[in-house]
Amino acid sequence: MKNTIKVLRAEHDLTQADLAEKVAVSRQTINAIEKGKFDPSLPLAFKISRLFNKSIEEIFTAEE
Amino acid sequence: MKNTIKVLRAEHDLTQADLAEKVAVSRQTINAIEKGKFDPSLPLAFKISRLFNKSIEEIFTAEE
DNA sequence: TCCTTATGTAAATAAAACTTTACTTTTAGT
DNA sequence: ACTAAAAGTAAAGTTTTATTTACATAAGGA
Repeated sequence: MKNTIKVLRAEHDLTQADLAEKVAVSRQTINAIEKGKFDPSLPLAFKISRLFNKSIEEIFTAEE
Repeated sequence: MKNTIKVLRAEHDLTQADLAEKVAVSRQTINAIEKGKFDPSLPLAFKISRLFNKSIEEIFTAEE
């Protein structure tokens, strides 16, 4: 499961801490997701996708 | 987090056990998700949505 | 260089997702 | 009514996601 969060953050000029706050998780959680350490929960994926006005499929891709 | 899995299953004539097998989880997991006991992981949500040829947003909705 | 902000990482813990086993209830067919 | 299949449920245990604290590194500006 890959994602484009880092790019979306850059486009919106948000730090990991900014994004973490907006979706109500810890900064380390955002970092871990970006680094591919684990996948977000479905509710968290929804929060992130709504924040960036993208569909979940546009942000996350199941690398088969 | 609500979902329309029960309806989609009916449309595709699949039992909970059938669906569980297709997405490689236990029947109880499908049951629990349908009953709203917990949300699927993001990878599982992807598997289900691809099986039914729907977007994740079409199947799952964050009830506020 | 010094200081600050952002990012990366790690260990311990907590919480949520999922499994396994097993039993009960519902539903539908004959 | 009887039977079989499907659905519901529950407890105990494992795995994965997320938190907290804490420290280390990278990058840039003053």
